[in-house]
Amino acid sequence: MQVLKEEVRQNILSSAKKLFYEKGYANATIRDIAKLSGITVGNVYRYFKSKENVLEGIVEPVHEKILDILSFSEKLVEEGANKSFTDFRNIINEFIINISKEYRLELLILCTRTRGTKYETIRDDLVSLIENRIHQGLFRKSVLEYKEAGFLSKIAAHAFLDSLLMIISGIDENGELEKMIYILNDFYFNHVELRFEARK
Amino acid sequence: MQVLKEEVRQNILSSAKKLFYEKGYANATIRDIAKLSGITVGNVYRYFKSKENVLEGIVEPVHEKILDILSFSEKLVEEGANKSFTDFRNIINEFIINISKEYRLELLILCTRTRGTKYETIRDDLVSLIENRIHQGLFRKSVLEYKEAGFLSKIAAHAFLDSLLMIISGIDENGELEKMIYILNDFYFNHVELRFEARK
Amino acid sequence: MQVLKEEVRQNILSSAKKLFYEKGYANATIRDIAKLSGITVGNVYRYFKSKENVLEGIVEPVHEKILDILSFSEKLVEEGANKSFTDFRNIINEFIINISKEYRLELLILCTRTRGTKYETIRDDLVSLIENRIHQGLFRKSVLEYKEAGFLSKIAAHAFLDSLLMIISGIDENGELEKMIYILNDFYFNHVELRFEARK
Amino acid sequence: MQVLKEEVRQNILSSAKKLFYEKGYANATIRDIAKLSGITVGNVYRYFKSKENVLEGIVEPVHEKILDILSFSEKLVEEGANKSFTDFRNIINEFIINISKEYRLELLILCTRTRGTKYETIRDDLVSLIENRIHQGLFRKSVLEYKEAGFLSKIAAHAFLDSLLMIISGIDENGELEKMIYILNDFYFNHVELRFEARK
DNA sequence: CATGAATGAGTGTTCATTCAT
DNA sequence: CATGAATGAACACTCATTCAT
Repeated sequence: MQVLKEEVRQNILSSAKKLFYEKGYANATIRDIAKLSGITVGNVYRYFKSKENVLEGIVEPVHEKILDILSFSEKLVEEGANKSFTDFRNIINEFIINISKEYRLELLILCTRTRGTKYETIRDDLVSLIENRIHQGLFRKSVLEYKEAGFLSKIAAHAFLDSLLMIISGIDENGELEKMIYILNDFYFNHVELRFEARK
Repeated sequence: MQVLKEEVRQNILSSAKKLFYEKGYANATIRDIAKLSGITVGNVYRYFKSKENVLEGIVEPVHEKILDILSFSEKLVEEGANKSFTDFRNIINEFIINISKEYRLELLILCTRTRGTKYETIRDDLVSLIENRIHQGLFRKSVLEYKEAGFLSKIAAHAFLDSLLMIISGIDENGELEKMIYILNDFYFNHVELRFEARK
Repeated sequence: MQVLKEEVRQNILSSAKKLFYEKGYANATIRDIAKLSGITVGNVYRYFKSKENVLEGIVEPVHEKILDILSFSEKLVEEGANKSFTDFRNIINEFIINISKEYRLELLILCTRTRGTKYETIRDDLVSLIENRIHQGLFRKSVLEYKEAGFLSKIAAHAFLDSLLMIISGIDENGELEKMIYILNDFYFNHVELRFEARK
Repeated sequence: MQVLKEEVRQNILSSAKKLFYEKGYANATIRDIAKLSGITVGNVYRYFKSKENVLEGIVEPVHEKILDILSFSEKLVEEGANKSFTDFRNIINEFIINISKEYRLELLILCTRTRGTKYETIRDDLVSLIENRIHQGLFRKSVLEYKEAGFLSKIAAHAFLDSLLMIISGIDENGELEKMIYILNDFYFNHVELRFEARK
């Protein structure tokens, strides 16, 4: 009943994905993972050199995609490409939709279940990206003072990202997912200036 | 060097507050807390009978305030008090502002760092409260279909609560805090119907 | 040097049996047991999920036999089976002889070394059983007053059980054991009325 | 609210006596003792240099009495004083009655609650004393073989001592106590030879 | 390749004992 | 004399990791 190497590897990753998502990285044990995979503890270590390495096997692909977004976005900024906020919205929505089609659970684990690992900063990096664009494209035009606009940018970026992750978590049908993401965009970003009119 | 009792107790609470906030309840050890407090492990147990009891010492006061909000809100609903969404906004904002004047870190720990403890449901209870009011008072009037409105209510409630917590986390001057909370309210709840106009 | 699983398990049980017997359950530590077994603390927990579970591994079989005696005896009483005291003596002696052939130390640990565990009542249950039979079958016929007869029943039952346990502890040859148990019975229960004659 | 030294000392001893008797030496903590005495932990150590020293304060007087019995008895044997078994019974009964009048709880603690301390052998010493006299004065005359007689002597001595302790534990009125001890003597030692008649 | 027994450092917790006040 | 805060070694138990087979 020999199993092919790659099959076992995928088996481990699949079990770990389930457990990391349900219990979080810290609370899922190697024993849990081995048991769910139907193999022994020692054998897990033939495929992955540590527990953190199992996590890497799960989130690294989506992690790289996110790093791509981040550096692509930074490049645009450096080039002074004066994309509008709407363009940015479209780009990031498309990215998120594409990523979550391929790596739903992986993205959620990376962004919400990796406290205590080297990945725990990536969520903040994403927040920063969104924050900058919101600040420049959205709140500067509003009646908000500079300081308040900056802070609200950070908060809204954080909230928007969390909301996106909740949607990805709650919906796995692609059409529905896409629709809900656009509703979310409308909720967060339409008529922003108008909302603060009364403050004048 | 002997130190007065209350001083040590506050010292432990202060260290634990810092560590629970930074690492979460589960990942902060009694040894960490003792070390940061400059005392020994055994001595922590002279002041608190268990690790969970240290947590209680930190969050219990704010926990009770939150339970008050929840039962007060439930009572209003039972009485059929037809308060408008704006009224609800005002009530909850006032509560939050008052609570966070006294307990900043405590509230943040209670709502975001207590996974695995008896407090882990409190955040969801608060989200539920907000979610119901948003759903009834806000999204039903919009062009959103019932299903989407319900889901968005949950997401927005979650995001709004997190945003509040971020503000409390980032601002400790009371005037600033209050101002920012009202800006946040404008951002989340003004002209909601208008945002979805284009979907008609 | 790797050892076979069952060998280690038996090794742990054997070490624990020795230590529980010598020091009592509470005073024997898992570290003691591990050390005497030539393994590490953690490895003990591969075989037993708790210290109490090690105790169970030792005494559970004999515990069940004793529960059998107790319920069998209760059934006889309920059925009103008017067995004579001699019949009872024979039944209980046979039970004890059979049990101690298989489980010597286990019985001794169960009855004398389990203070603070869930087994701590079993000895008193056995004493009660013997006490009732002694009282009804033996001392009521004597010249003793009711109160003294009752108290002596309790004392004699306690002493008889301890004496049995001492015999089991001191003899491991089956023929010898059986012979000694019958001598013990003669010592405790023959001519009981006669012993109190002078009190008339 | 200063208390005289000796008063405090007696207070501690009294509390410890209660607790050692109820929970056993190992399970009673210095904190328990201090609390029940209405003083602080540190102050206990002004009167007794260790927990074991508190125990000594309680049981040492009765311990010495018992050592007296033991050496007195040994002297009689060395002198070849051919006291009869009945004489021995009388002597030991008198001793026990006198001791338990003065030191009821102390005797019980010494003989039944000192596992793990330096006193844990004293009970066996007493058993040995009784055992020798029983063997020489009682069972040698019986139809029992030498080996069985010797073993039964040990068992009966053990049982007799335990029974005595149970009586002391259960009765605190002196007349009642004395009466019950004599009943116990009758039960254990009257017509011993007759009990084994049937074995001929 | 795979096994699973074994390790050892770490967890929360208790308690006899010490010592600055 | 008395206090009670502080210590530190010990406890039962867990788990990522290693390694002989």
